[in-house]
Amino acid sequence: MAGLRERKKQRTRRALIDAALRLFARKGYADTTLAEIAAAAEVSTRTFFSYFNGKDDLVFHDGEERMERALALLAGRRPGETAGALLLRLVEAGFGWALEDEALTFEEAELRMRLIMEEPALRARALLLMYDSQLKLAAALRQACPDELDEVEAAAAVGALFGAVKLAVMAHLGHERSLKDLQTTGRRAAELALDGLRALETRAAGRIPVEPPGMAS
Amino acid sequence: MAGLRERKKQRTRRALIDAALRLFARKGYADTTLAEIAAAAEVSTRTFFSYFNGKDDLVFHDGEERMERALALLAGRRPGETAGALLLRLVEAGFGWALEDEALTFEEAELRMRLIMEEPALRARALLLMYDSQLKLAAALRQACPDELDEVEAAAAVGALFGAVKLAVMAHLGHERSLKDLQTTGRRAAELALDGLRALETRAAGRIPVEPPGMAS
DNA sequence: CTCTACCACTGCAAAATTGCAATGAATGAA
DNA sequence: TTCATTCATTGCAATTTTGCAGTGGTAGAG
Repeated sequence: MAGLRERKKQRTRRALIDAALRLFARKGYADTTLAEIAAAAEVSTRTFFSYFNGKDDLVFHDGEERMERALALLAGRRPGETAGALLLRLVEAGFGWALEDEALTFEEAELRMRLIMEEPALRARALLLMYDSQLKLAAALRQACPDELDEVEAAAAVGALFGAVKLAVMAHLGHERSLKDLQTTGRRAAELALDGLRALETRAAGRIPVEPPGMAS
Repeated sequence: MAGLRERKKQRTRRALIDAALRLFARKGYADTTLAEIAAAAEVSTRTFFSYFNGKDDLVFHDGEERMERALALLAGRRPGETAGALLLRLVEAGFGWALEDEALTFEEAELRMRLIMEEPALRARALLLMYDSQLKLAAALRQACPDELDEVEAAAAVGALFGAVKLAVMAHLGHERSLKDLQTTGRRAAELALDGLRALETRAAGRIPVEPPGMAS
């Protein structure tokens, strides 16, 4: 069932991605022109846009798979599992997937991070993708827990959880850390969102005399 | 101290904004070309880019003021005020500013909403602006409460709070609601983030028999 | 007033993006 | 095999964006 057309398309798609990532790594994102990428993949620049929405999409070519896995996880809610527990399970699974994938394509993950940090256009694209993802996740969560959540609560829950992880991780990307540290940061942020911001008071009260966990400088 | 140069610049800036918003309202965002906007403001298209970073910036021309007010509020933390209380005060103040401004420029606020909904490019820009704002707010929060929060917690707190409000509000913008309803939605989302996602369980438990608050359909 | 440094404005060129329309290869039915 | 349909590919033109360099007016010192 793998028609010639389909195979050729996939080959061209991969050629575009590979050529682009190689060029990005060597010359940087801004200094790589679409003409170069298209030439390296043996297609016209116009054709490029029937494969990707723009130069930035090349960097996020693997977005769909993760989303599907996440939606599947939410749909597979265990009986009696609360929304909070379900979301926590999603976050943990997400960290697992990150290590998984990035073990296979570690260089690519690192390249992506570097590019996102230095190119505002890529940052904007990443944020838009995350936003769309969160809308879908919120809808899925609502589907999974119709009795426990209304639409506002589902959206707020997803937004709070991912907003916390996103900002905490991004804020620390500027500090050059290992993936392990990043994971710890993300987990702490998720915990904070689950416990609620009001819990900060009590949490801080018991900590003042001792070490601020995870500080570097 | 208002040199002729400066006055002329401000006049041109306003001319660009006014012309653009008028054209956007009449012909839509995508169908309005930069050439038209520049012509209406009596400058070259090249000059436009010394006033704004792009067509999308015209829609968000008033972003700085709000940010400054927010940062000032955080800097003016009251003695003994917890981080949670401070953030809550920020959210409430934000809603107040929204009504304030949007009373003066109500049509503009509505236009902006409409444009953001229909143009992905504007959505991306809005998200990037919010992201940058949140980074600044997190830094300011950390400055305001050095004893209560470390960097990760500050970022996570800001991310959770604004992430919740953002996603809840945006999710409901598709449903054509009044500003009043939107405010209620935002407030509920903020409350949820403050209480924490785990609190959803108890919250839901006490609600199942009665009305789901704020539902429409 | 004059001179000089600065700065807003502009055109030009390259690159990114997108709609339109034509072409030709791949596919499936007869 | 043959024919009609589908669709990937392409060129072209318009638009958005950005760096470079030249022009002319503005501001401040003398």
